[in-house]
Amino acid sequence: MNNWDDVRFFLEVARQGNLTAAARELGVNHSTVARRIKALEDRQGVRLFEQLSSGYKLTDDAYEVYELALDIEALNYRFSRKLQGLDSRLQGRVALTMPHDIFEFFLAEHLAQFQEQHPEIVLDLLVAKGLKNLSHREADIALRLTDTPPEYLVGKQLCELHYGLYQSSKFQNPESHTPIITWSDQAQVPSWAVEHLPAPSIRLHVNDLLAMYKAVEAGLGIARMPVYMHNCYRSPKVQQLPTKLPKSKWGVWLLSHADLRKTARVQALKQFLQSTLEQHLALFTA
Amino acid sequence: MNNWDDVRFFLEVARQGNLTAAARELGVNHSTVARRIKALEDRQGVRLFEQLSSGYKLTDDAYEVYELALDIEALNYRFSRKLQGLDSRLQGRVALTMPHDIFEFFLAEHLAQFQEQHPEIVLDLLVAKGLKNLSHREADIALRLTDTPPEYLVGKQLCELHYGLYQSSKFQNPESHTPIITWSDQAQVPSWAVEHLPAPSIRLHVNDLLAMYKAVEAGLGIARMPVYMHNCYRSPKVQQLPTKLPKSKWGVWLLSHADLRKTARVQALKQFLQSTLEQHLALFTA
DNA sequence: GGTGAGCTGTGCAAAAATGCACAGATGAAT
DNA sequence: ATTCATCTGTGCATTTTTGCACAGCTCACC
Repeated sequence: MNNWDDVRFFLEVARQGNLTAAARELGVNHSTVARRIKALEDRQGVRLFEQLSSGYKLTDDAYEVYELALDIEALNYRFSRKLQGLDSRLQGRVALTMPHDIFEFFLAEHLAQFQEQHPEIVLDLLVAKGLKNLSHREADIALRLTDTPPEYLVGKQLCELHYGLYQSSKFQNPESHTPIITWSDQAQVPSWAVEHLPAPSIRLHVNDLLAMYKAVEAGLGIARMPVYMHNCYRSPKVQQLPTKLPKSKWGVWLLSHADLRKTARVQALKQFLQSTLEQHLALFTA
Repeated sequence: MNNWDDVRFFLEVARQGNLTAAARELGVNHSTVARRIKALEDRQGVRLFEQLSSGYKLTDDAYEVYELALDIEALNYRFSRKLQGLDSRLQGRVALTMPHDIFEFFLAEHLAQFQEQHPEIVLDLLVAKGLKNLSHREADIALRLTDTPPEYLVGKQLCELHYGLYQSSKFQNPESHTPIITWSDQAQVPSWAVEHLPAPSIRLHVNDLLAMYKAVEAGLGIARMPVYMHNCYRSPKVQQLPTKLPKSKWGVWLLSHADLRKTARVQALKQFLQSTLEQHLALFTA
């Protein structure tokens, strides 16, 4: 095998299905990709792609080669992370991902302090809903609200998440139905509504906590939200119902990759996040 | 991760322990190796090697990175083989390994015929005692005398190996002890000698079948050898004793890698070897 | 202490890989 | 049918990588 980097090119073309997109992903010119693929095919005396009008398509035979290339990719990411794990300096780049409401209404102001403490660490923030792919190094540290952290990540629960029911201060006691707001993936009326509200009826689905809060504020209905949202935002137009909800299994989790546990800058940020949350525990559990 | 080929350089330096040897293995100039390692270290901001007077030594921390690199290497070899497996042309290079006596006294003359049939296939013969590392592609096909073929290789037993006891035609019936010749790893007098010879005593250890045969021919003692050796060589100075030895579990095995089963030139050679041995079965079992 | 073998670092020239710009090709939309 | 957008192939200039030759260094051996 002459050049292991060819696997990277092969993989990307196989994945993208055409040279141009692969070249974009690889950060090189498309002609480079074409030439490397051609060289690989020539050297091994094999045709790997069929050139359809739509682009490069894997030969049937080459499919299992592609699967192998995926494994190689995973190991190479691992390699890169392990190298990073050897870095003991408090400088460089750390990629961080978290739900945007946590950042915008709670962490943003505190992260400034971290920047002061470690001026040489460059943060790379990725606010996102889903869990970014930590094994592809889209993120080094993730702050997540979840009840089931993925196994391949090391992490710990920083605190529990308490929930409450919220409504607009101007909310009128309903006559027939109580309008409620739920998450997009909830088709049924959730149990918290059935148990605590008279004749609940879903009026609005949202896929974002801030959107839910704003909807409550605007009087669109009653919603179950983690208490931290209101504790951070404190809109006078929103009030919590006295209802006590049962404890949730969800919590705030701090996740990162095992390979990065030795990296100084990653450790520093993890510790900072942990202590910041501990100092403001009341926001999440009050 | 910028360049997966850097792993290859890192691995070789880690394995060899110095730049020059690594460069030799990689087939490049030593300064290239030095520069690539330096670039990798700089890019990742990590020190991977300590420069002792004796050469480049892995940092303690970097040791598990090295182990990971070994895994990556294995997968890359696999990748290369899989590519080769897609090659359906009866041309190119096939690396072949076998014990040298089999080649020199039996197969050499027949392989000429294969060359005529497939003039575009270049054979790359590696006569060797041990099993060459088929997963590193030192060989694509191995012909081996064994009783336990390694599991990760596909293969089949082409024929059984029958054994006989041989002595020099001029051999004198011993007075007190019968001198015998054994393999180097046999410290004890082997059972075949105890059971069939009066007062056997080891006089010579050898690690090679032809050497054993020549020793017998020269009258150095009695030896147990596969019958094919004498059947091929037919030295008038060597004769087989009438003693019948029990059947051996050993046989002639034809081994190759599963990934290469579709490769036309590998298949062609395997079939040729199989049919050649079948035609001359008597040499091995008579 | 001298000598030689083996290893590493560096400047410069040669070679190889890459980017760029443009041409041709294909298919979708008007 | 025409236009437009998208993708791939190619010649040439540029950049990057590599090899080579030489110098300096360490260690072992005499």
